[in-house]
Order: sequence, then structure tokens, then C-alpha cells
Amino acid sequence: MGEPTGNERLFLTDEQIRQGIEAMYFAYRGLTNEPDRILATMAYGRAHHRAIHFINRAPGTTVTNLLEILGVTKQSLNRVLRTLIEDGLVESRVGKVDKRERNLFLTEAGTALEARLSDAQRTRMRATYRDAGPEAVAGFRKVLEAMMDAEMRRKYTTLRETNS
Amino acid sequence: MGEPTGNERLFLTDEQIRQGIEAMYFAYRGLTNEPDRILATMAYGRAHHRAIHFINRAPGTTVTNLLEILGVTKQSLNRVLRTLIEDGLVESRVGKVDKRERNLFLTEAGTALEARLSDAQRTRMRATYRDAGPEAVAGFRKVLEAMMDAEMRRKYTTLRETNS
DNA sequence: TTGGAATGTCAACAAGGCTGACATATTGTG
DNA sequence: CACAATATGTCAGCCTTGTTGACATTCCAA
Repeated sequence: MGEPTGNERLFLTDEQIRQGIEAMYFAYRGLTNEPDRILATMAYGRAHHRAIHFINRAPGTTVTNLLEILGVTKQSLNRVLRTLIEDGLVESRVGKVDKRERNLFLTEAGTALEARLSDAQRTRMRATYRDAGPEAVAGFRKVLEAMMDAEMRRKYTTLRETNS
Repeated sequence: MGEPTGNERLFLTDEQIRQGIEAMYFAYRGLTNEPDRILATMAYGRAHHRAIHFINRAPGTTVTNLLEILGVTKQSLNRVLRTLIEDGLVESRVGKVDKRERNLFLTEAGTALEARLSDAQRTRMRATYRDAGPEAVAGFRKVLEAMMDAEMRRKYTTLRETNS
């Protein structure tokens, strides 16, 4: 077959593929470790983090929109939102044009918690990127986007465009 | 500052870092989608998948070792293992040298389920790698390893070496 | 105007984490 | 040998976060 070219090097053993899957598993755990620890001290969980994260990313978003992004049932999300609203981290305003809708915003306290959780993750991510170098980061991003299915990619790119 | 060099290009805005975190979230969901669907049809969950996966990776592993890899309590793992043993997917043999230990193995049925779940993920991973190309894959692996904390990396590399 | 669709809330249940307490069997040590 | 430490399993009970079902409110279109 001669020297391996770009395409030929793409022949990967099951073992190499398995390692990639395991790497995703362990790395994802590494990324959620610190926020989980912070949340555990205040009777919140990862679900609260996700809600806070995406409300911060798209202030004024509706419950339905959040449901689509998170991929859970409205009942499940509602429970989380209720506690966040009760605790004064999220504000729910009745929609102006369609009163069935609720527009969600972070309060000052909500923004503060978001920043705290986000800082923890970003600090780690920044260190990760620094250690791996810019070319590795470009590859990382490329593989992750290829890994999403069409639906996830749509959600991802929509958020990205909104926060250009 | 002149032309950006490799290191200077590593200055990344919060927005870029955030996108990396979101990409991990959506990609991870993409990777677990299909196994989750399969498991849901048989009253199993992700916890069962993880146990099956790592028993397959390290046949004969002890309960304690599995606990360390998964990072859960023995009560939590035991509940999962008990159902898997009852259902004839996992076999628990009393240790030969230390009879307090239990060595865990997949039965034929367990191996079959592992293969089914694994195939789904590997097929997706293979397509992902093909789409992204070999250089991107190298970067992907590099970033993921940098993302793990020391403990995760130890678990990860131990498994990798065992299955060289 | 009225029936269906969209939106959100409440109630109840299950999976799978957790802690604490305790039993059992085995091993290693003084 | 006696006893402490280790490995595993189990029971009870808690929490978070997913699920389904039922229902109220609001909007819109026939």
C-alpha cells in the first residue's frame, strides 16, 4: 500500500475507536466535576446548571425553546425552573405578544451563580486549550461538530449565531 | 504584537471557550443517544451500559476496581450488578487468590448486548472520524486527554494499556 | 364563538445517585 | 489464636431528575 496518506491513516482499529469513546466519557466527567461540586453545596444539580446556562445564553427565551435545547419533558424542566424562580435566580415574565409564553431571564443572583459555575468550567477549558495547543483545538472542535447529529448541530449553531 | 504565532493564537474569547463547552455537551449527547434508545427497550439505563462496558474492557475485574473507575458508591453499583447477574448478563466468580473478591465477567448474552451497544457507538464514532479527518482526530484526542483531571487520566491510560 | 392547538402547572412514579448502618467472609498481623 | 482490616453485599431512606397523565389557561382559525 506504500506510505500512508491522509485517507489511509483513517483506518482505525476498534480499539482506537473505543479509546475515543472512553476519552469522551472521562473528559466529560472532568468538565462537569467542579460545577457539580459547587451545585451540590446548594441543593442544586446538573439540571439546574443546564437551565441557568442556556437562559444566560439566550435571555428572554421561552420554556418551549429551552425544552427543545435540553431535550427533556416540560414537566421535568418545570420542576427545575420552579425552584430557580422561588430562589430568586430566574425571573419568568408573561410573554408580551403571546401571554401563554413565559420569557425567562436570570436575576442578578442568577447571573452571579452562572458566572461562578461558568468560571470554573472556563478556567479548566482554557488550561486544556493551552496545554493542547491551537491546532489540536481546531481538530477537537471539528470532531465534536461531526459527532453531533443533525438536531444537536442545529441547536448548537443557533446558539452560536445568537451569541456572535 | 505583530503577526500571531502559535501561542498568541491561543488567546480565546470567553465566547469561544463557551462554545467548546457547549460542543462537548451536544456531542456527548449525540454519542449516548443510540445506546440509550436500545437500553430503554429493555429496562436498562446508562448505568448498566457503563458497567457492561468496563467489565468487557477488563474481564475479571473486581467490584472495587469497577467502583474506582465509575466513581459511584458500592450500593449504587451493586443495584446495577445485581440485576445484570440475575438477568444472566454478568457472571460473578469468587476470587481464586483472595476469596473475598468477586471477579466479574460478561456471559455470552452480556457480550452480545455489549457488542450491540458498542457497535452503535463505534459506527457513529467511525463516521465522525471519517468526516473530520485524521489531523482533526489527533487534535481531538489531545484535547480530551488534557481535559481529564489526573485521576481520570490515570483510569483512562490504565485501561488503554491493558487493552494494548 | 367555539373547538383544537399551544403553553405551562401539578401529581405521582421510577431510575439511579447518595449516606448510614450492619452482616458476612476472608485475610493478614500481633 | 485473637483480632483488626478488607472486600463485598444488603437494607432503609433520602434527593435529583427523568417519565406519564391530567388539567388550566391562552390563542387562533374555522
